[in-house]
Amino acid sequence: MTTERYNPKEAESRWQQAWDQGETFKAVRDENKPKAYVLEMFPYPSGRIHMGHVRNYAMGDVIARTKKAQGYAVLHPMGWDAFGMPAENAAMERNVNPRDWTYENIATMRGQLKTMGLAIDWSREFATCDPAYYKHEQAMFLDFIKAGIVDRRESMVNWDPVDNTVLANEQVIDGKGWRSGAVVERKKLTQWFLRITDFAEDLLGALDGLDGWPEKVRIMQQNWIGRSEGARFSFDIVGNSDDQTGNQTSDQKIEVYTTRPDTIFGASFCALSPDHPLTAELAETNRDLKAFVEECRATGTSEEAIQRAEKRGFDTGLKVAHPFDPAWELPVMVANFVLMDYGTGAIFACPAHDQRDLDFARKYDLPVTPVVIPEGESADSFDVGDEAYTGPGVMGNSRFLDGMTTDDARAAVIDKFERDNKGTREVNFRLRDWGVSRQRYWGCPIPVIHCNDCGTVPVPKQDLPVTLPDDVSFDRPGNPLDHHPTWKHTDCPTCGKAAVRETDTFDTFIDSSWYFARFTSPHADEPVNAEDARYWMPVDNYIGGIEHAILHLLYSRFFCRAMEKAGHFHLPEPFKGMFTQGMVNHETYKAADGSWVLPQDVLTAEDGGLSLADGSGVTACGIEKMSKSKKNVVDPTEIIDTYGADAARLFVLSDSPPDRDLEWTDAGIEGAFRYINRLWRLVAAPSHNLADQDGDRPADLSDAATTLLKNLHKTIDGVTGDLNGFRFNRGVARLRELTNGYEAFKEEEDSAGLVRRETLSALIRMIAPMMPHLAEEMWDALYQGAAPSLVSDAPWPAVDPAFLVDDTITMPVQVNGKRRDEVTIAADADEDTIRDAALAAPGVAKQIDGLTIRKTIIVPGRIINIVAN
RNA sequence: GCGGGCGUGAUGGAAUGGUAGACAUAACAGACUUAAAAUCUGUGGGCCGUAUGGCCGUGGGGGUUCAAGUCCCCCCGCCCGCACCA
Repeated sequence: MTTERYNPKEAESRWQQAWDQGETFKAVRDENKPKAYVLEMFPYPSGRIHMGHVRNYAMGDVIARTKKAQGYAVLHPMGWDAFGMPAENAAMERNVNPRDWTYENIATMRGQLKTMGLAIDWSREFATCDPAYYKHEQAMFLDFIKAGIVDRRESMVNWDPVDNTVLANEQVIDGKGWRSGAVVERKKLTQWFLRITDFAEDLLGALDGLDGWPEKVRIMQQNWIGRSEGARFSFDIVGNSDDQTGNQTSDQKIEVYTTRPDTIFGASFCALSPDHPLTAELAETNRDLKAFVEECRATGTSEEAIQRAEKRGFDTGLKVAHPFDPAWELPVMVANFVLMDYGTGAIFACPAHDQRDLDFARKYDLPVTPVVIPEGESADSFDVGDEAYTGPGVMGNSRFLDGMTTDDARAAVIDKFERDNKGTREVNFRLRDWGVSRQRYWGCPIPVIHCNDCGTVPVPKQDLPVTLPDDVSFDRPGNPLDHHPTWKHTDCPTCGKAAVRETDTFDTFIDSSWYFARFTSPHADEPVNAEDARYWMPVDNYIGGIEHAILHLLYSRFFCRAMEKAGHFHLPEPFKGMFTQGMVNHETYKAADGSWVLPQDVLTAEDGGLSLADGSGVTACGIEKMSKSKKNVVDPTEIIDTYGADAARLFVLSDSPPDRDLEWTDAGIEGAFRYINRLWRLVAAPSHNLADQDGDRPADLSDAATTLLKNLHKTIDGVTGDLNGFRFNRGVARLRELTNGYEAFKEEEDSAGLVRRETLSALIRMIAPMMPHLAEEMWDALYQGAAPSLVSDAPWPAVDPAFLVDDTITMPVQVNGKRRDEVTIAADADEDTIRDAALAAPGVAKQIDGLTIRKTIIVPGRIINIVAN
């Protein structure tokens, strides 16, 4: 034994080696054990790990280690989400090869993660940019084509005319490309799509069964899928054959979708999307309309831009007839707020009951007729002013609907449409098909070949993978695959003639939509080995940031369904349990000139004033998410170097509830480090040699020993629940309470050593998921080097129920709801005894003197309340 | 606009409708020390009181209940997501 201060640096690397050599965390299928698949969202290899990673992986590690101790076969793997734009940006900025850059980053970050001492089966590691991985992704895509899950079609995209690439919505800032600054255009492009909307109903319905997910995430997905019930029907175009107006069109009618068929008699006009085919047709002969459409497209597609855009329209001059009254003509407008890719791209507007329609109608002086009359109003006098009425009511001004409720009217209109063969009931989803083409180099090549004669031909499976060329240059804009001298030129697999490869690559969200399944059989010759998947899937605890609540999780859910449909494996849902962790924040400061200042450079004067070393003033700017630009990042490597991995892990686990944001503080990490040393002293102190304190507990324990053992077993009971329930901060608090109790135990009688030994042994096993290195070191010290196993292989401590119950309990006594005293009484005392004791308590007696007792409430084991007046 | 969450000491945070503030951080006082660090002990919501104790107190207002931080209604503030989806 030693009284030296704990040396995390030396101890941590020693135990990490021991785990490595013993293959302690190798995941092994064992049909005799329950399984636990613990997964944190795998990282993008950006270069270095950050505190968010530390928090994420520390949480997963606690779960993985706890489950292992509790007898589960545990799968806890790690890999790399390695395709993506930053590698190309690095290539452009620093003239490095994206592949080299990526694998160098992976090497660095793997090294950093290993210093955290995570219980990971590293033999399963892979990167999504490994051809051995994306080979299977390509094969699956071919299976998806066969299964009818893939489409190739035109769609509107955000196009950056300088970088010659499609931009995602989030890459469009104020209508400009985030990189080039060029005004983004809306452009039609032929793209590959995965038909996720085919699964919309199921993806929505199955959310109900995901009770291991945060409610928030389920609601977000529900809103994202956005199911709506309504009607699709047509307006006939009036005077279509009359070419005096110059409005002759090839279509005879305009098809619209609405969720409010009940408001059909409040119709004021129809509106087409600027991208509607009919709009395009009319624009050919109408220069003003053409100019209007172009203006709309220039507005950009970012949500913000669209929202700020004022409602604007263009009267086409075309008229349509009301479906229930051929004599009633309505104007056809083109309106910038009508979306082409929702419903039919055309609407009928009822301004009285839709705010957008109302804004538009007021601007262009179109009629506003209320047809839904709220309670207490009359059809003649009800006026909507500038605020549309969207609530329920009774129909008015609506001919055969008059007097019906909105719900009845809705059904009546659809029924009539269906009887008259004019329209149908229809369910629509806000969810769009998933466009997966990206005009980028650093992604998985889409395995198809374009042949002039045969069209689009899949690459034969035996020719997979289609790998990326290494010799690429980024000195001109656009996709390097497209201007590579040889790569895209190949022969058609069908006819043998010269053909070209698809030069688009997959959206990187595809890579992350099935990696969790690949982890179950990372070396298999097929995407996923069915037996392994059956055993390990679904992921029991999936942990990551809320920012992936929609896309990644929805795509992964879709992929499982698509893989099943394509004949891969049966798995309804990929993630049984889901946990979203909070961010890591840190204080920020600005200098007098407005530039950000490193927090460690800020000096605090005695009067609380802030300054830099040169005396210039500094302003505190609040607690913000760690980011390089705000200069408030804390490097995990430095922290681990100084305090050790265990202290870093303990701090990120103990300082805040895991789903809330964590504020990084120097005081906090120092406090964690102090606790680690305090724990170490429990075994390092020479006063108690516990190595040979083995054997049965004596029957007659002292009061102090009983108190300690009660503390211990209640702690085991509580901590077990806390860790499984992601209440890490509460679990740590309990362990500190137990530590306090242990230190307060001063007895020296014979049995004290046994009690100490029992307590410490359990305490060490309970801290092990959070502070694994320290736990191994303490375990080793407790057994003086002769431990029967690593603590990482030791079983979770068992609760002795005998110590969970108390013989006597202390209950507070309230008088009229206010605590006045407490009574200590036998746990099994009957109500009369409890009542008598409560009334006799001095603090109570004083209060009820002279009052009449009206009622006594006794909650067994909890509280006594005496109602008196 | 729609949806969700949060609001508790100086600070992070505890609290199946049942003793509000566990556990920690900062601070203060004391012990040890030549001194400091480390460590240990104590104080630690506000007000009144030497004290036993009393009153008030979980963003504000109302309600349900023997009992409300917790449940219900209204309001205020902050945070997050979605956002012209007809």
